[in-house]
Parts: sequence; structure tokens; C-alpha cells
Amino acid sequence: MIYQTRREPIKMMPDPDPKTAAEAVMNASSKRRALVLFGVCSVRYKGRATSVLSEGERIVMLKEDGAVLVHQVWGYRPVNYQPPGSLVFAKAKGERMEIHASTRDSRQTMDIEFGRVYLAIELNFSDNSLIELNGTEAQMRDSVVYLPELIEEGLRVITQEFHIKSGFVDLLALDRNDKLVAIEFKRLTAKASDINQLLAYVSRLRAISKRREVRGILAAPAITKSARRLLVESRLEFKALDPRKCIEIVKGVDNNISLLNYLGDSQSGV
Amino acid sequence: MIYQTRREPIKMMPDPDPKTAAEAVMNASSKRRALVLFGVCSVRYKGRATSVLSEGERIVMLKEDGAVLVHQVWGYRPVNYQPPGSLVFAKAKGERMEIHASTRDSRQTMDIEFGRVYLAIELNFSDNSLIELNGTEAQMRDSVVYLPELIEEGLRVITQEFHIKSGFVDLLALDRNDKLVAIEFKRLTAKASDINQLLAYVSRLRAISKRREVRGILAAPAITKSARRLLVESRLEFKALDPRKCIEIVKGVDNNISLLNYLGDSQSGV
DNA sequence: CAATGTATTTCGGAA
DNA sequence: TTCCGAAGTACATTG
Repeated sequence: MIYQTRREPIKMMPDPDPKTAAEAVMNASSKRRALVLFGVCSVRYKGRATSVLSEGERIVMLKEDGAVLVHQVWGYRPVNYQPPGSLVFAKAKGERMEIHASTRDSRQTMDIEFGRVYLAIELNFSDNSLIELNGTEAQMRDSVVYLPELIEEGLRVITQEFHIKSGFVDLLALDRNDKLVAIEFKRLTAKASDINQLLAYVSRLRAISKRREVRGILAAPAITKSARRLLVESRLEFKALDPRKCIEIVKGVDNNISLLNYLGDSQSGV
Repeated sequence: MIYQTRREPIKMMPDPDPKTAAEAVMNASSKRRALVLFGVCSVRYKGRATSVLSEGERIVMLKEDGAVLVHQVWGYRPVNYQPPGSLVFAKAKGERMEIHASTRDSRQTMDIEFGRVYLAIELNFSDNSLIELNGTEAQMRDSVVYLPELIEEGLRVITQEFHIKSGFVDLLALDRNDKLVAIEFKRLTAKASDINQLLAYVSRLRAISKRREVRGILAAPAITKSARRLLVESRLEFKALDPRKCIEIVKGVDNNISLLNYLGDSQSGV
């Protein structure tokens, strides 16, 4: 007979003294478990840049993969952090508890000094799910591969992610007049830097393929006014394309739905 | 006589039922307090893209400014989120608790469904500190403004953040031969896209200032091999400049230390 | 408000 | 490993 111990998903340690808190950190780290701390701390970082954050009440997350995040009670980003793969140490120092985290190459180090820990929570969490994301730039590209008419009639795709010195061209195609077409996709409103990117690719392609004329098309849901001016001036083209509408096309192909249905929806008389 | 209630920085609610958990969320939200939840949840997002994340044990942070972060026990980034300024609602639904967060324009919505909440913590935190960051790109630029010799002898700065159609030129200067010099700073190893960016600015400047010759200098701690090839081919120049070394120069100027000290350090016989 | 570029960017993918 | 560009990017800054 096997007695299965009931897994405790969270282990709470309220108001630990510095020594207990330090042990909790070292213990969680060695077991590769996540630990969340609530308390008063200051933070120093030294690495690609340096930073100082004076004392305040914060949330500190030590993750299973060695990532360390210091969160304030506002904002999307951690105010301080160490990337995944960091090594974590902790020790009590009088009335304070210090956490030291460094990347394996020790080029980046972060030091958190807790003047007070209100609560420490060790997590024995199970989570095998990965997020499924739709509406990406890659799906915009795929939808045009499946349905080149989304850009224009008579377009034939040659290749994707074509490597040239200046970078990767999202999509390379030939138009009905056999001109080479470089297409750059953007999920969001296209701006000046996006035009520059496309222009660099087109210039490069023109240098490579001197025989053939080269067109450049930016496919995005919208474009800023100044970016459009730059685009027109650079003799590039814009094609409105919404990433959300591209999802159903990619999904439709995945589900073996006939492409003709989509053609029927988007184009009359095809 | 005033009786000051002792502020409770954290309020723990272990193992709340769905109704209690929903009330905790609504309550924290109305008081503009942060709330952290530990439990089993699934997440759906619909907005600029769409995403589905199936059930798993996670940490959910509802921040004072309306930001909502769903963290897995690994990784730097939240697996799902809503940006600051979001509106948060919660309700019990049978044995489950649902949190709905949407941006004010309701263009982005996230739904979190909790099958179980192990623990909810309301935070009454005080944190007035802002991070002080050093070694930024802006400081690289400033250090060259103060000490143009960092790039080359005889350089005279004209202006910073010069707006042209293609974007902003970090620094515009004249060299000893009165040629126009566009300088682009990068904190990290420069890559192909950075060369393209500089090249776009230089081309634009050449179009504007037809009289004067225009040089383009990329100042960064390092450059990738292929980026260097592209740079040389584009007749642009590279100048090694470490953002960490720029800090002391900017700081030195702030502290009224004579620039000559630095010149003495970095250049012999000046 | 729109527009632009940085970020201790992180992250994944391809050569 | 190096290198590249996307990101539900967020964020600050400037016109």
C-alpha cells in the first residue's frame, strides 16, 4: 500500500525573521521551486547598465528557472529583474535579509536587501500549458502564402524569410508583370522605421537582381501619416491587411476548408 | 486624541470560496489596492491578437493602476496580461471565479477563470521610489555632447535628436573638415538593422544638404560581423563606445568636475 | 493627440 | 553559437 502525500501547492511563511527568510529562499532555490516574497526592500543592479532603487514595499518573485522579478504595485514591467538562468543566494545579515542573484557568467548581478519580510510563499505548482497565440505577423505572412490575392491579383509567392545582407525579407513574390515584389508585414500601424526597413531590403534586392524591376509592399492594418509620405516618396506601396482577418484564413487552411470559400467572401465574381 | 490605526500592509485570505474571492477582487479594485492571487486558472485574451491558455497553477497580480499580470512559475514575462489603466471586474459562477479585465476603450479584454484559489492577498503598500538607471543610450549621447573627443578630435556637436522624415538622428555634428556627421548610438552590440537605420538617416541628410558631405558613425560597444560588412559596404563608420564608461563622464559633468580630468585620462598630452 | 525610438528589452528561430 | 527581427511589446518623449 502506498500512502501518497497530498501535494501542498503553496507553503506560507508569515512574518519570517531574516534567518528563516534566507533559508526559505535557499531551500526553494535548491528544490527548484518558485518563491514569492512580500516586504520592504531596496535593490541594486549592475550589469549591462546599473540601477539603484531605494526602499519601498514590493513583491519579489523567484521563479523555478532562476528568473527574479521585483514588482512595484503599479506598472506592467518589473522595476528590477534578473533573467532566467540566474543563480540565487540569500543570507541573513543582522536584522536584514539579502538576496543575491547573478547570471551564470556573473556579468549581471542584482542585490535585494529586505528590511522586512511580511510573507514568503513557496510554490509547488504544476503548469504544463503553453499559450496559444493568434494574429501574429507570421500568420499574416502565412495567409498571403495561402492566398496571394490578399495582396493583389496574379501574385505568385517565391519564398519566405529570404535572407539578404540587410536582414530577412518576409515574403518574396512575382507580380503579374514578373516584377520582383518584396513584402514586409506589420501587425500594428506602420511607422517611418518600418518604411526604412523595407526600403533597405528593396535597395539590396535591386543591387542583387539588376535585370528585374523590384517593388516593395508594406502590408499592415494602418500606416502613420508621415510614414505614408515617406513611403510614397520612396516609391514603395502600402496594402491594408488586418492580422485578425488573417487568422481565419490560416485556420481555414489548417481545417482543410476550401480556399475558394474565402475567395468568394473577399472577392466578387471569382 | 487621535487613534491611528496601524496600517496592515498585507491582508491574507487563504482558500477563499468563489464568492469571497470575487468580492476580494472587486473590493481591492474599488480601493485601488493591489491584489495577488495564487490558484488554478485558465485565460483568454482578445484584442490586438487573441490567445488561449488552458488550466494551470499560476500567480495573478492585479495592480493599483489596473495592470493585470498572469505569471507562470517560469520566465521573465507574464504569460498573459492587461496593460495599466484596465478596468477589472470579478464574479462567482458556481464553483468558479471569473475575472474580466478590459481596456477603457474595450478594444482589449482578458478573462481569467479560476477553478481554485489557494490564496488571495490584498496589498496596502507604500512605495514612492523611482528607479535610478545609469548606462542608457541617452547617457551615451550626453557624454559625447560633453566630450566630443570620445568620437574623434575636432568634432563639434550641432544638435541632438534632429528630426528628419526618416526619424530622429541621435546626434548631428561637424568634423574637422566641416563635413556633416550623423551619429547613432546603441547600448548593445550593433546589428544589421541598426546599420540600415543609420544609412536611412545619412541618405536623408545627403538629400537635404546637397552641398556638404555627410558621414555616418555608429557608436556602440561592439558590432556583429555581418553588420560590420554591411557598414563598410555602405561607407559608414564604427566607433567603439561602452555605455558603462559613458556614465562617469555624464556624472562627472553633473558634479562640476573639470572635463580636463577626463581628457587627461583618456587622451595623452591634451 | 500622433509619432518615434529605446529597452538591463525578452523571446524564438534559423544559419 | 551567432545573428536577426517580432512582441498582444510597454514606456517615455517630443511636436
